[in-house]
Amino acid sequence: MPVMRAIPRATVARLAQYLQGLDQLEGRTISSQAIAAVVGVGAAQVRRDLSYLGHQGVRGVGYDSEHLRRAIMRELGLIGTVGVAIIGAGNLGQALAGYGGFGERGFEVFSLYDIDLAKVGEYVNGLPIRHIDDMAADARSGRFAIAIIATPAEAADEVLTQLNEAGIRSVLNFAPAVLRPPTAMEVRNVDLSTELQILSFYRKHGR
Amino acid sequence: MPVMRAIPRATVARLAQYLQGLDQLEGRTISSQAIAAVVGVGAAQVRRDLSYLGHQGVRGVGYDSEHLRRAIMRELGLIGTVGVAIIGAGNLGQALAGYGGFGERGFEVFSLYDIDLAKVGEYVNGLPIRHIDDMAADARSGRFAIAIIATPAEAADEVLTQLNEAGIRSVLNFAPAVLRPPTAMEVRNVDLSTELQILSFYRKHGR
DNA sequence: CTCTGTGAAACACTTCACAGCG
DNA sequence: CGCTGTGAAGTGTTTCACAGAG
Repeated sequence: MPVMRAIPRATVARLAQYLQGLDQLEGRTISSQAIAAVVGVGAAQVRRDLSYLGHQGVRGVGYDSEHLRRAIMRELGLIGTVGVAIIGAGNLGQALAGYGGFGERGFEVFSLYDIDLAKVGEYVNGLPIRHIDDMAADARSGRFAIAIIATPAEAADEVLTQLNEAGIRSVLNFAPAVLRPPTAMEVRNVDLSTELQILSFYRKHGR
Repeated sequence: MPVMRAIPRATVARLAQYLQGLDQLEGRTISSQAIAAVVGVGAAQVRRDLSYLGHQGVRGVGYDSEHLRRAIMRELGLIGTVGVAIIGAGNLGQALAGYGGFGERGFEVFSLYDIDLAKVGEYVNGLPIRHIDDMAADARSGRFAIAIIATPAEAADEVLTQLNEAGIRSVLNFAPAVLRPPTAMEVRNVDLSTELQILSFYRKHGR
């Protein structure tokens, strides 16, 4: 029995996919084969990944889908509801606020924040736009644990600093800026231009 | 002279970052050190990545920033303007259409496409919304080379098939669906729930 | 006999450390 | 002397292939 604790980063990313893939699968028990087919990875990969959660399967049979779903959710820290804030109520922030998939997946958007007083007080998709100066207090009182930065690039750095000081450690950044987060923070970047440039490369060179 | 041709996938992703990072750096010559500092990776990593482009630097001095920028852009296939289409003119599609960073980075959104006749004919940020049935013809006549899927999850699969048949090989998918693209296609997924779930894991476990 | 769980091998990527060029 | 380019070592991830449980 090895000591292997830390789950590889690559595995964490796939666990979230498996969770999504389980929704598309029928039946009480599921094989690594079936999961692999639906998310497009190898079956051995699936088994290896799931083995980090402990022995979840039954040899000769497969995995119990409900049991497995719960095991993955537990590992991803998806117990109860996780509060999310959207910083920046521009085009993108408002579009993200309109995204319906949060609730189903255990996330709840608490509020949007903006610096523009003309927007503050309005509602988007039932969610209030609050002033950016209220953000830190809301974070500290536990209203949200994850922040999504949807501001212009120039503001992203300042927002990141404020979030850090307010104790938020998990950030999804949509602003096209290269951030240098403090080591305590986990920042994931979604940069449209970067993605398109990567696609451009593979268009030119093939796989 | 080694045969090493294929650029690692991880390197391709960073080249796009370096390009972005160069904008934040002053001066005619730049060291691997400086680039590393601004994008947050190791200097050795930067030098290794750039070495895939051939000998671009000068020993004892560094890299010529303009020369380097061009070398990276060439490698990423960013010569001239690359046409982009946005499929789905809902919240997200319209928000993406409003994103200003395309032009600066050599991309040009040609049009949005939607199935809703009420939207067809309108303009978003100066861009026309065309009917989804026009998409294939526009693709085939070379109006765009990359597509962004911003439809509901249910429609994503069908859209992907149509794009493939129209000869589009590069797709950025924002729909929360697990797609199984044909091998000829390169699909990059941006899934909000998946990202939040990954952040949730690291919030619970630390790095 | 089927399908999991996992050593071991293969592969991919990163980091070290230094030779060598300007 | 300073900084690049790169063998070689180290680390992380994937795949193979099979023992073993049900």
